Amino acid sequence: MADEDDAGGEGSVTGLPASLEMAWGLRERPGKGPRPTLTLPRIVETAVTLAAGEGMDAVSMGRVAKELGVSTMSLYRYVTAKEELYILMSDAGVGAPPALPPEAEGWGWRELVTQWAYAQRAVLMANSWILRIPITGAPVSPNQLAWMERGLAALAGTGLTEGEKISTIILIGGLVRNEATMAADMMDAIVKSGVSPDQVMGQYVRTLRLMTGPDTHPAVTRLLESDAFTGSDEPDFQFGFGLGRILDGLAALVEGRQAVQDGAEA
Amino acid sequence: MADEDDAGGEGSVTGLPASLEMAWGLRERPGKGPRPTLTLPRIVETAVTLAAGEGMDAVSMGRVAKELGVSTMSLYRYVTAKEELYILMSDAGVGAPPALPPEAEGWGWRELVTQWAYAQRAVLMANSWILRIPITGAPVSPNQLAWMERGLAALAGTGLTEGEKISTIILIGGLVRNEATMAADMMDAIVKSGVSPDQVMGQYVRTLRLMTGPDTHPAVTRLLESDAFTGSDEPDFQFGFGLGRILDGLAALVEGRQAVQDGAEA
DNA sequence: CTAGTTCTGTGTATTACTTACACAGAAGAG
DNA sequence: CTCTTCTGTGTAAGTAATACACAGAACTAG
Repeated sequence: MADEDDAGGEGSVTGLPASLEMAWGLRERPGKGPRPTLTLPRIVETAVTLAAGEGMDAVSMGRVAKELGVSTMSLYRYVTAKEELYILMSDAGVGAPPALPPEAEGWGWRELVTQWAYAQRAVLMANSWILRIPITGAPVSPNQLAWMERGLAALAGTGLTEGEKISTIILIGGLVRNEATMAADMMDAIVKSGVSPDQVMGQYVRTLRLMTGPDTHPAVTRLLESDAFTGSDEPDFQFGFGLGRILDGLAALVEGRQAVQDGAEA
Repeated sequence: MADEDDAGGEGSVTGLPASLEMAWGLRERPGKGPRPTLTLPRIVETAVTLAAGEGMDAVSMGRVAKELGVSTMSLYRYVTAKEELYILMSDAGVGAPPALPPEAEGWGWRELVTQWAYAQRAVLMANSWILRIPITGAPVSPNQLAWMERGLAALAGTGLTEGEKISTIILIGGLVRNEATMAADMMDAIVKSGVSPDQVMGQYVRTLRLMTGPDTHPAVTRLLESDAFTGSDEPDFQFGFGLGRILDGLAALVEGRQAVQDGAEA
């Protein structure tokens, strides 16, 4: 009586949309009808190029189709909805995680996780259009899962439970995305207004000063009086600080358990 | 030569849109023209009710206007763009931070920050439509700033620099939002598919199993073989774990400096 | 009191976007 | 050779944001 949550269409075993099964390399092209003019990768690549060049706002089904020289509706032979295209674009945009450097052989979990976080951040900041695609659900695409694999692998030596590991990955992944999004928002504001980063921050501080005061907002006032908003390396500081705290907290947990275990063994 | 980033319209000193200056209580109603039929609070309240009842997708300018019994365009007399309405809705949705309980008098920073984070989370989960409004820029509305004030105040006793404090607030605020969003996404999936939370998780695990394996995804495989995805208190665990790690990391920093200072004084 | 100013609500129209649907024709299967 | 299946496409429906100009309301200066 359950109404058949058949999101995967006909030949689906995974429950995923056909386009995603395609991305995973499952599902052959049926030899029947006319040769397709397009391929899913070509559509995605076109959409990605458009997003990189003109921003996510430029990515509409009609525009992508025009770029490919086909009609809008033809895209719906490859993708059942625009959101599906978004997922494929995200996956292509993040790409596969880069190979670890040779010296990573001797790294501990902290170095591995740090590298993972910075690598992810670099990708998102180099392709900031990805950040304009809202996250809809749990990761199911190949590259997203490859990054997840890498993150979990980095935590292998920690002795954390699996639940703690995935929580950590989500925690740090969220940090990376949040901070990259803030940086991208700021970049947008700079481009849109045509002024320097310092001027954007200055305007914000000036605005806040007008609305806050020592009586109503003592802590904010202290913040505004400090030099916290001067210096354009602020996004980097914020990210490094956040990651540092998380890793410190993780280290405390890991080392604490290590000590307990060592004590029990002795 | 700077092209007058005059986002605030005529009488603006703050640089904010008129509707936001209204929300701050600046700017009087000009006594000239006909009496307005609407008020900004009434518009926002209507939009919020709509969002709470039917979700953010139901909130369009046309629909809000219909709900109020006016024409679509009349709303543009109060708000210059839909995004402005969104900001006001968010502000109304989060509301003012609740009063601290009396026993908070004796609390340390950790309790204060914990309370702050959980309170914010509760508000977001009770009004999850807020999570569907993308964040566009730095907070400028009254309640958003009140929450920020509270967060910064909670860190007053830590000895952190102002830059570290705001980084911490952003870090934890991001965690709260991320985790609440994931919980809301899951809730949506449950409602949409009509099955139980466990079944949704089960379907996800089953899907991943089909696409991963010990050779390509050893760490993910270990995760899937564990019981990390069973048990529906998982969102709560994840949030608590993340917050715990961050606070532990913060404590290490704070106490480390305390120790250094004590040493210097001795 | 009157004229002028300013502001309100509204109708109309433009532009853009997603997607349902049905049809013509291509390519392989039997 | 016929049938099935699949492709690209045109058309059209439905929704949405918002620019623009107009009619009329309420206040203000004289």
